[in-house]
Amino acid sequence: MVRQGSTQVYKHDSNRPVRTRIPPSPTGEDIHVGNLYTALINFAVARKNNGKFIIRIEDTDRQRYQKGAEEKILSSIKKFNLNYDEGPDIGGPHAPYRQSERLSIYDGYAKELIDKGDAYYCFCTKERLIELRENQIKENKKTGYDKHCLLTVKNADKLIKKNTPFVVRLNVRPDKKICFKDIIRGEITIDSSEIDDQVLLKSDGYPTYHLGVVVDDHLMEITHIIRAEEWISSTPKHVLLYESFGWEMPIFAHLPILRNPDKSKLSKRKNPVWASWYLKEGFLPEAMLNYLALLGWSHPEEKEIFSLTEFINLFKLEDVKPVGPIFDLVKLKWMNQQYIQMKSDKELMKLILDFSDKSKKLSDEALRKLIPLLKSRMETLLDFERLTGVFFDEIPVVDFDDKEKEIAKTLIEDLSKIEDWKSDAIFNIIKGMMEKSKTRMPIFYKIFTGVERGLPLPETLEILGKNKSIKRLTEVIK
RNA sequence: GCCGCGUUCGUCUAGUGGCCUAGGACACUUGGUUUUCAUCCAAGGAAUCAGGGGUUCGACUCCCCUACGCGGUACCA
Repeated sequence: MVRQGSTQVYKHDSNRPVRTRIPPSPTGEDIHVGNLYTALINFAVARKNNGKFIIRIEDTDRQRYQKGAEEKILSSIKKFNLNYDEGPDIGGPHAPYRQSERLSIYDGYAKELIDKGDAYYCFCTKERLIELRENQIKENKKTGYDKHCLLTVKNADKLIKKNTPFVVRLNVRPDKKICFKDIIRGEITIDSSEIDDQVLLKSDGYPTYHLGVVVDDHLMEITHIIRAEEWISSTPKHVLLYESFGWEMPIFAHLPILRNPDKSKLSKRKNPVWASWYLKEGFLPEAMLNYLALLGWSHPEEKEIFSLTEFINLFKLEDVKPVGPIFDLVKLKWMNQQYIQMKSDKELMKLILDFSDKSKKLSDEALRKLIPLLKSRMETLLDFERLTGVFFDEIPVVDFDDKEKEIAKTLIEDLSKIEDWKSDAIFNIIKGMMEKSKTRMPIFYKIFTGVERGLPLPETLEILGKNKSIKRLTEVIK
C-alpha cells in the first residue's frame, strides 16, 4: 500500500534464503534472558526455513564495553544449543562479525548518505546540545536536534581537516509518514516529525546501532529482523536508511518484552537475568528453552512440554502474541522438574555428576541407587545438594527429647542385628518401632537426618551403610 | 509531555462473529495412593474477556473513545 507522502510499506516478494541474526552487545555480564528468548526465536525461524542463524557482536559502545562479555555470551548460547552458522569465533562468508572490526565499512556508507543529502556532518558541542535540549524542555517543545549544522555549516571538509570533532546525523525530512509492516503487530505508521536527526556515526568513529545494524544486516543478507519491542520506535530510522540506500527491506518482527512481576522490562535489579545464572542454579537448557517458547506463543494442541525440534516445526512468527509476558520463575521450576523426570537414570546421573562436585565423592553404586529416589524430588540440579546432606555429614543440630532418645537406643540394638543391610530389613525394624512406640515417620527422619522429611528413609540408610547409620544413632543418645 | 505498542483467571495462555453459561497449564485448596517429603491420580475455587459507546440477528472476537500498563523519546544498545 502506498500512501500520499508516505514511505512504501515493504513488499516481501523475493525468495532470498532465510537468514536471521542476533546482535548482542558485550555490555553486561552475559547474555540476558530476554536476548536468549530473541535468540531462540531467530534460531527457530532460521532452522524452520533451512536458513542460517548468525551472531554479530555489536561492540560499538566503547564506554559500556565489558571485557570478556563476548566470550561469555557466545559460550552461553552454545550451552543452550542454539548453534549458529556464522559468528565472530567461527567466521563465515561475511566476516568479520564484530562491528569494531568493520569501521571502514560504515564510514563509506555514511559518506554515501551525505552525498545523497540524507545525512550531514554536525560539529555541535556537547554543551550546545545540552543547552538546546534544556531550552526545548523549558519551552515544552519536542526535544531533538535542530538541524543547526545542516543549515549553517558550509565548509565541513575544512573543519574536518582541522580536526574538529564531528558526528554524522541522519537528515530526517519533516511531514512524512513512515510505514512499515511488522509481522506480529501489523502495519505501523510513525510521522517523521517524531524522529530526531539521529547520530549515525559518533565522534569516536564508531557507528551507532542504527547505522551499524542497517548496513550489516544488508551486507550479511539478513532477511528477518526479529528483535524486541523496544526497537519499534527506532525502526522508522532504519526504514529511512534502507530507502536512501535503495536496499531491499527486510521483514520486521518485534517480539514482546519479557517483564518483571511488576510488569516493567525484565531487569537485573528485580530478577535474575543472566543466562548463566539459570545454568548455575541447575536449570536444564532444554527446559529453559521450552519455557521461553511458551511466552507469547502456544502449542496448537495446547501442549506444554515439547522438544526444540517440535517447536521449530510448529512455530510461526505471525502466531506470536504482542503482549509482554511476566517471566515466572515458579512455572520455569515446574518445567525443569518435568524435564528432570523425563531423564533416564543414566542421563540424570551424568547431569548430576557434571553439575555437582560433591556428587563425585559418592561411590558409583551409591549414586546409582540414589538417582531414582532423587528424580521426582528435584526441581533443579541444585536440589541434589539440598537432598543429600546426610551423605556428606551435613546434619543440622537439633535437640532430642527422652522419647526420641529411647527410640534411638532401641534402634541401635535392633538394627545391629541385621545381617544383610537392605532397605526391606531396615524398614521392617522401623515399622515395628513405629507401631510399638506410636510414633510417626517424621520422628525417624529427625533422628537420622535432623530434618523431618527427605528421601525414603530405609533406602537412604541402606545407601548410607550400617556403620554410619548406627553411628548417627549413637550421637542422638549422647 | 509527546509518539508508539498493548489490555481474557494471581501468572503463562486458548479463542480470528454463533461451538464460550470462556478451555488448558502453573500456582492455590481439598481428597486418594504412600513409609516422611515428593511423584502420580481425582475434584474444586479462580477471568461480568479493562470500561464505555457503536457495527451486527448475534461480539472476547470488527470500529471508535476513555482508562490503565509498558516501551521509546541518547555521540546506549
